[in-house]
Amino acid sequence: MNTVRNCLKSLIGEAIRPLLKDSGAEINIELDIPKVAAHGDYASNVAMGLTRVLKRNPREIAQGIISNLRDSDSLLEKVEIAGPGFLNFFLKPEAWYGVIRDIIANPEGYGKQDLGKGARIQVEFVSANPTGPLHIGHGRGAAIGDVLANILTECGYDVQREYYINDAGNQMDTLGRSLYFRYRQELGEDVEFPENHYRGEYMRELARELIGREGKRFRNSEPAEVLPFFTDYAGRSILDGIKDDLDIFGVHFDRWFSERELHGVDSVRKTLEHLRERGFIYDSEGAVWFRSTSFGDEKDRVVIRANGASTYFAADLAYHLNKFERGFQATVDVWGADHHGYIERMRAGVQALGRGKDDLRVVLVQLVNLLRGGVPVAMSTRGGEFVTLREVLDEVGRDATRFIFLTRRTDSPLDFDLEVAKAQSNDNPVFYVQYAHARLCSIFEVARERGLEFDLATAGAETLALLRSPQEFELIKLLGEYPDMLADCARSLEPHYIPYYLHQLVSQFHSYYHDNRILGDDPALTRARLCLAAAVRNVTRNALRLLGVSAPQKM
RNA sequence: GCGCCUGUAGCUCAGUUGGAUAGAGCAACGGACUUCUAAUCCGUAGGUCACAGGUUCGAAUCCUGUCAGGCGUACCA
Repeated sequence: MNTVRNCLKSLIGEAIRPLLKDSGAEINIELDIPKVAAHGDYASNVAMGLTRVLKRNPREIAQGIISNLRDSDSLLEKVEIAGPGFLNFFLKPEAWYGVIRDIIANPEGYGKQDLGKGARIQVEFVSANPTGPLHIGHGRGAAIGDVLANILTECGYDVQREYYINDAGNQMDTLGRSLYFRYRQELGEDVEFPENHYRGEYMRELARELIGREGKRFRNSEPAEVLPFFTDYAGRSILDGIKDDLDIFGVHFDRWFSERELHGVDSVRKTLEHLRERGFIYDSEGAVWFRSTSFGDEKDRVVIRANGASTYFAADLAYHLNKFERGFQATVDVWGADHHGYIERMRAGVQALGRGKDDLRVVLVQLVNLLRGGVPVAMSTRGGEFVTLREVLDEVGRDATRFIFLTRRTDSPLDFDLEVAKAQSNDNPVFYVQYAHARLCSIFEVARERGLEFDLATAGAETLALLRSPQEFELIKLLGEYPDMLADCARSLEPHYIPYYLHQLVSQFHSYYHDNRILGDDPALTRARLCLAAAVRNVTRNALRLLGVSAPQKM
């Protein structure tokens, strides 16, 4: 995207090329926005980075870069060399007005860019086993996966969202038995509930629901005959509940991929055969092994156990092969941090299947500590004592919940205090941002009432040139950074820059609003400021949309 | 034992591949509504970036070690 930053970058790049000559070094140009205005609009340390390559002192190199600058678009006011060799760029005011024009010309499209060049990628997330309702940790993964998909789409990738349902294997049998025993208990029988089964209250509810629907007809059946039904029934009901919860949370998948689908077409066996042909499979101690050590894993992994059953990992190999066969160039897997031990073997698997190392990118989401008033809330799925995502949503609300999840780095553990999330509500960051949006809407509402509305696209250079206070430039520059910020999110697969950016943008706007009248006595100035206000509103709205957080017109 | 993540203001957290004087929000204290939304704004205070070494022009950031917390180390899922 043609941001001011990118224009300046290529300008500098052109200036450096002659200096490099035969060295052939590829230089990454970094541009900082300095904290102090005296250091210019942008600052770069390239000259210092080049000292080792060029074996000259940094200030000399900086001077060389300056004299090579061909500022054909006339962006630059002046360039200074400072300190040990920083280049400080001071831009002409006119250089910035294009930002406002871009936003006004294409409000929803501002921020969209072609970083991904249309590459088909998949974001797989949540993928919680259908053995119980989603809890808050799943919620964090859901928010992150969903927003990453939004960001990647915005940055030019062709993204598909997928939920992998682990609906095969013995945990499902355990689930079916759990329901079966609850069913008999709910019918008044005195049967003992087995160890290590799903004893949550939701299983009792499910049993009562089943009785309401099917009556007592399974009571005297042979367990072996009816268990498949119970398993299926429980799995489906719970999955339906998960879908409902995600729907309320604003998370929607393009595809729900069932593990059974893999087994149905014998994919696991075929995948293992494929790997065996490539020499990555061997037999030992009665089991079948995958040679993951060939790719740096610490030990080889069993794919088929001595008892003949395939492991979860074997299914995952087949699943990832399936993803690539469907044409995805890469997959982003969002996992809970408790699965981190799994990354190496999965990476090994992907490479053994003939794919590049980076065709699988794993985003590890650290666990959530749920607190209530500073006191940890115990969480255990099998024990059944936990707060569900649904309950959190009912109590805290979707916007605040999402915003809190998204305001932390993914690999940083998160304390989620229900009381804080609620009680804070008035100075909760999410409301701070939403309030700014509502306030902006209100300005335009009043402008309409006073007949001050006009077609923003008609605002010419002489109008925008009225925006020249330091506060106004600060805002415009920040608006100009929006696409670069999004690109950073996409590259690092970290959504949290967006909430921080939003807070900063909106904070500057609130301050500006306080000090200046948008709708003032001077019609020309009013028009100019309405352009700025519109730009701020659009960017705020776009960013909130990516976060899946609402942008209210009124508060 | 080994591996991964984390340790930054009283609390919750940012700090994008090493950059100039370490940031924000809560909480605390003091101010600002006759105006387009005060769910806002302005100011004050708050730091041994866990600790100790090292690398260099320059380290919260990179390397080594120590300490503390979390997670993982299955022919479980």
